Amino acid sequence: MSDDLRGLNDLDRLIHEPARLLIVTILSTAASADFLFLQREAGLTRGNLSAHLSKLEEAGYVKIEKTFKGKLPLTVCKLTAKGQKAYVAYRQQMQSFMDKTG
Amino acid sequence: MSDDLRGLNDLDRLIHEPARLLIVTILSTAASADFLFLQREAGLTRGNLSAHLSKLEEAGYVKIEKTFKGKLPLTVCKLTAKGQKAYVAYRQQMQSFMDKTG
DNA sequence: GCAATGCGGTTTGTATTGCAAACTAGTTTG
DNA sequence: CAAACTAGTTTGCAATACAAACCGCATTGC
Repeated sequence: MSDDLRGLNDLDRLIHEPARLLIVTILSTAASADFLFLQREAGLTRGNLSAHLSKLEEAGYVKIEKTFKGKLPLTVCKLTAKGQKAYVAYRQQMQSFMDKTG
Repeated sequence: MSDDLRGLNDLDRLIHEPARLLIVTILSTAASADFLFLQREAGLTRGNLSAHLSKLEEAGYVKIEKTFKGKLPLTVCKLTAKGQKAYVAYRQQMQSFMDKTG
């Protein structure tokens, strides 16, 4: 076993974080999702979700649009092309690891 | 897509950390490995490897034996049964995630 | 009319991390 | 005996992740 597994060390930490992996995964299949949908689906507290979304936005992985639903704020999130690409790359690296060490 | 992906939130963070995932993976196939072998194989600095091993030992995932090779210190590491179990569980969760979102 | 409650989030506080750089203890080399 | 090497450990610090407190606005109870 001298396979080159060191690729693990290059994993995108932003996506590697489970909560964010979850968020990005959901967004990757949903085209767009509002804050509360994400919260329920991911099982995160509002505070946590907010912080993680900010981080993903900062990285340019998601785009966040704030509008209103009637009179209440509504936050809608989308994966950007960059985010999609990073997600695909992450999956590919992780699957490659799983395959090599199966 | 309303699959239950929230399992990700229960991932064992100790193993999820890439450096440690690498270490544990190597140990899982090597039966036993000395410090320098691990360092080379995992591509970690000595400081980092030392810190991660301590953490894994604290958790009872690896057993560390300090002996001598001639007159030089030699640190030998093994995965414990507990560590092996945690590793298998981690892989299973991660693979399950990959499969569900393939 | 106005306190209390609820909604949709954001900010703050804190304890934990992961890493690099400095350090230690002993050994060999010049 | 001084300098350099081996095999690690400890330290310092910036960056996390999470919970809890907070915020502005809207509605409800009285």
